[in-house]
Amino acid sequence: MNKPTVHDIAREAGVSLATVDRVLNARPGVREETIARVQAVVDRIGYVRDTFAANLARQRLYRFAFVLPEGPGQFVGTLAEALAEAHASHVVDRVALRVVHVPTQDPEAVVRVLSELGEAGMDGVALMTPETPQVRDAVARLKADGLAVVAIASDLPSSMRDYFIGINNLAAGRTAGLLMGRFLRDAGEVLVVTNSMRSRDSLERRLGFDAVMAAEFPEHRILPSVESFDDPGRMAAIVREVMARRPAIRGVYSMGTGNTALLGALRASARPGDLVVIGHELTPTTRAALRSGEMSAVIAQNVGHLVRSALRIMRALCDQRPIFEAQEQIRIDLILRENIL
Amino acid sequence: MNKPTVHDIAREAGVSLATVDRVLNARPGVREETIARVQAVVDRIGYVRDTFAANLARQRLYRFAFVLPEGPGQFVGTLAEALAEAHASHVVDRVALRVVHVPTQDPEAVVRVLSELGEAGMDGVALMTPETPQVRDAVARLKADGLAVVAIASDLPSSMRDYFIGINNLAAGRTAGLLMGRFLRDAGEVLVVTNSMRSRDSLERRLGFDAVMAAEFPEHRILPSVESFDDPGRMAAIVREVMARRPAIRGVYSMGTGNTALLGALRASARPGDLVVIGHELTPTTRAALRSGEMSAVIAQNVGHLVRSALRIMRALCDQRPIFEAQEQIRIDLILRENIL
DNA sequence: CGGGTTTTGAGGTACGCACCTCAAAAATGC
DNA sequence: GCATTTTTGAGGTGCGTACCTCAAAACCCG
Repeated sequence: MNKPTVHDIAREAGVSLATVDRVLNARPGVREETIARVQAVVDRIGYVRDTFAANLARQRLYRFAFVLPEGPGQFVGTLAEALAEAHASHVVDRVALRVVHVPTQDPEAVVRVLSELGEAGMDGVALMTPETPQVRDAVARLKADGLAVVAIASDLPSSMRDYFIGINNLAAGRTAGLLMGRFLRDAGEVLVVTNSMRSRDSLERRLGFDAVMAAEFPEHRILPSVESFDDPGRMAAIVREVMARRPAIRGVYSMGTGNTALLGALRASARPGDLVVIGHELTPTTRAALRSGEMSAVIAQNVGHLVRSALRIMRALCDQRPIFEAQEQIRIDLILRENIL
Repeated sequence: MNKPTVHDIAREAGVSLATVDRVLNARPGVREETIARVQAVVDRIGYVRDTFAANLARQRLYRFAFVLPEGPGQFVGTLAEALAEAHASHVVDRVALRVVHVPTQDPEAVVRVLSELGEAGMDGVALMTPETPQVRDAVARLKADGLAVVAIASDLPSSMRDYFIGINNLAAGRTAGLLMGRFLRDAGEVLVVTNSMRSRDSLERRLGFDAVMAAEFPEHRILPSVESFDDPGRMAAIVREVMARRPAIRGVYSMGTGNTALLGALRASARPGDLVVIGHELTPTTRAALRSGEMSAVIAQNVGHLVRSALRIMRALCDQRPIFEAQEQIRIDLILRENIL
């Protein structure tokens, strides 16, 4: 038996192709009773729309935009690369991509970009921005206009977005805690740094990290989070100062970006040889640091998967198709020197 | 400007649609000169085949078979599940799947199955079997018949298969070594067990493990590999005996399957509370052991990715399309209690 | 130059679906 | 029962490609 087509439905249900079409595409002018009959046949024979043919026929072009933070962040850079690659290699077809960089610290600018996108007739938007009231409203407007809105890497409140694509940051923080605890040899202090505690991912990571450290490795003292506010100079200065003042520091957990500045400062400090440094995201910097032994572990999310998942999910949302959750789960990748790839 | 189509190529190149078609699909009967001209236009206007339309038109049905070891192995079970799931959810369309279980210890039986598949008109075969001379010949015959042949999880010599889908087992062993070294507190002995050293994956893992342990953690003594030969009873007996005889054992590295028996034996032994147990593959058993703390880490490969990758690659091979390597890289997943998912 | 071979053109059909039109049939209101 | 509205049927076209046939044109060789 071959794959059932609309013709099979029509025959089995004793209706015409036109009626089947009306039902399948939710066009008006069909009696409830008939709709039910057709639906029953669809379910019975297991008809599934041939997306190839459907997309071909309806000349569908998906217009998606990615809104990413601007600035020199390496993670965003790898993300943009992955996007370009996925696009160029036709992993996804019939997609018109637009990548917009916004100054995330300026909510008004973000809002401006988002409304522009809404008016530009986009079908979906993937965004990686901190949550602010202004952004919240802009996103609500996009959703009201029927756009698919997904959050990548850092979650937005669930009321705002259709889907979150990224790792569970609480679990990521817990993993960091577990690794830190097992890697540390002697009791001591652990420094925690991030670029900003305002972004949801850092918050959640800290929560998970603290929970595991407190419950299982209470012999270590976890210091309050140090914030760099996206300023490498500030990061370097603070780290250098803290390292000098606190000789008991045995571990460093870097929850956000800014690892280049952090590592530079550590290198300049009289750091103990067995300092355990754990950070996030695989970038040229962290990759090199793993190789050299300056970092012990990196907790990452595969940006390629992130991007492809975002594209698949936006398409599914546009087509009102169900999302195949298992494929979209983004794993918490644990990278040590030996499995960098 | 819209997406260029074959018509655009024909017009620009001053040839007919038929000729464009011949060039694009590598059909014979076109002069070198004309081929070059058409290709030039293709490159210039950036034509890319519309896969929707192409698949629709060529009514392609890919017939793929997965040859997996039979028996109660949990890893194979999760693989089969992932296969069923990928198939059911139309992640891949136009694919007729066939899963065959073979007694891998009987090369003749494997050969029989493989020749059957060759005659059944398959387009591709993915196999997870140990390498034996008989299998080698059978695979060569399949390839001669034009089938795509890929190895999953455990590699075959490159002369035999078109592609290997799985993790780099040498790197996996190194990762295990690194983790083992960092997790162990006091110097002691490390027990290494597997179901069979005849399969290439165990061999490679042992190599990597030893290299890292010797180079970086020489204070520990790595014992020779213990083999269970796929017999849970044997595994349990040996482990119980070794554990009783060698109180200095502080770590266990399980390179293959048979973790259920291993863990059972460890439970029955007077194992030290801080025994570091590292194994492979995420199964119900290892998952539970991670949760309970009986295992410290699991090195895994995402079976979902494995399966989808195998399907994509077999399709690409059948279509003589290039393989998008970056997407097909199977990461070495490091699973601790906190990132099980 | 003729006869043969190779290369090219023109055109068609099919794939499964979306979307359209127009007329026929059925249900509904009065 | 008749007029009106709603529902249905029959049919067509197009999406971009694959694949086929047959004839015409271009090329080659001696």
